[in-house]
Amino acid sequence: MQTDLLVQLGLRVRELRKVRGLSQEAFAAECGLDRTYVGGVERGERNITIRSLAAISNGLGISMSELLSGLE
Amino acid sequence: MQTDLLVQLGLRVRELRKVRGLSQEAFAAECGLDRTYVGGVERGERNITIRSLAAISNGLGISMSELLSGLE
DNA sequence: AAAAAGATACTCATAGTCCGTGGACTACTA
DNA sequence: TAGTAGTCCACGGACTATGAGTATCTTTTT
Repeated sequence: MQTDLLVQLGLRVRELRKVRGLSQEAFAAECGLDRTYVGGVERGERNITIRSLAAISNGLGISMSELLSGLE
Repeated sequence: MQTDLLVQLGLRVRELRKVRGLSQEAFAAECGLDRTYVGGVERGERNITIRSLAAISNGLGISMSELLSGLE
C-alpha cells in the first residue's frame, strides 16, 4: 500500500523548506499563508487547493509541476 | 496580464478531455465526479483541491505533474 | 428534437486564519 | 548544577471563507 498523497506532499514540502533553512513561520510568511496551516500541510492533514499549492511552490521557488512530480 | 491559473487549468482539462472524445458527463463519470462540477473546473470557476486534481488527472490518464506543467 | 454544456443556487464539510499553550532542544550565565 | 531565555514545532479552540457535491433550469450545439 502506498503512502497517502497528502502525506507525500507534506514530506516533500518540509524537506524543501528545510534545505532552504527556513522555519515554518518564516516560510509561511514567504508564501503568504498562516504558520499553523503550513504545519498542517507538512503533516499531511490538509487537502490543499491549487491556489495555495501555487503559493507554496512559489515560496519554494519551483513550479507546481516540479513540486508534484512523482506524486500520484 | 496573464490568464488566471484556474482558467488555464480549465482550458487544459477541456482540451485533453476533447482529444479523448469524451463528453463532460462521460469524463466526469471516469473521474468519479459530478458533470456540473467538472464543467465548473473547465470554466475556471473552481479552486480545485489536490485530491480532486488527482481524480481528474487520473481520469485523463496522466500525472498531476504533467497536467500542471507550464502552469504558474 | 436530442445531446451537451452553461448558469445558478443550495447544503455541508472543510480550507484557511488567528489566537494561544506546552514540550523538546540549544545556548548562555551564574 | 541549575536556571532562564530563545527557537522551533505540534496541537487546540474558535472563527470565517470557500470548496465539494448535487439539483434544476436554460442555452447552445449538432
